[in-house]
Amino acid sequence: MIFDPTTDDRLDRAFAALSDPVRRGIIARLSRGQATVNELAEPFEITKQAVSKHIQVLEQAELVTRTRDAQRRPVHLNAARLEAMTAWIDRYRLVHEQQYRRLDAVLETIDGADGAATQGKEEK
Amino acid sequence: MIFDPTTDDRLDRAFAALSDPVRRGIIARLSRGQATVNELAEPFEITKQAVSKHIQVLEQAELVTRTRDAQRRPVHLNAARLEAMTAWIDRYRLVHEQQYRRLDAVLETIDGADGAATQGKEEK
DNA sequence: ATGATAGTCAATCATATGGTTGATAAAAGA
DNA sequence: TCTTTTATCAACCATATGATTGACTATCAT
Repeated sequence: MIFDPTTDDRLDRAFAALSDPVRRGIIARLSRGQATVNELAEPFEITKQAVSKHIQVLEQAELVTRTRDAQRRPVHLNAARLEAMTAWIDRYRLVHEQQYRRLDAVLETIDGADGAATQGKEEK
Repeated sequence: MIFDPTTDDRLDRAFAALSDPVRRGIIARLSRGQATVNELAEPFEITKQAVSKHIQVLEQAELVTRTRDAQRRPVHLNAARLEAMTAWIDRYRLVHEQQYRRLDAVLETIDGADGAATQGKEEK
């Protein structure tokens, strides 16, 4: 064990939060500006209570924050957490891409050798 | 209802897949090149069967693919799906950012007004 | 004070998820 | 053939998740 940011509870929650279409819909809506629970619930066919729960999930994932406005509880997007997610993904996308370049380079070096090179399994 | 890519079953699975630290560990490992189930299971304290299930989850999310090599079933990263995830996130990050710029522009137009403008909430 | 508006809390339910153990399949090695 | 290696299948269990209904709290409007 003892990994890198791979073992990060906050990422667990962030990714889990975005695995639901309702919550992604909420995030999409909030990207255009804050909204109340009622406003967020309107496009969906589920109860307001269910949407309220979804918002709590997003809040625990720190993807959104809430303020007060009389009886309203406007919800705001926290873009910093979205950024943390892409940072994680891009990190490994980049490693993978570089790994490919490295393989390409190797194949290019061999070059003149037998054509069987393309099927090769590269060692770690 | 009837949203954009927000209602995409493949995204559901992709985000759900990355919500588990074991599966993120597997992705991290695969970014450095293909690996067998045993190799992938080695760093974790859970059974090989459990890891096998995790790989199936990643496979259904299309984040990895599998080939054959005798009794081995090497697992490979599918970076295209990672890219689809960042594409979704970045789309709304961008909208949100532009929304901010728009707000900034408005505040700048008002300008001469009270200096309270700077109190707006800055991210990260 | 009364009532409407906005939202949460609590109990409940069905299904999904992550893990286990034990049995089995498939290919390689002897 | 018999054994080892690699991996999956099957049954099972505990907990988490998404949704519902009904009751409740808090704030605003008259």
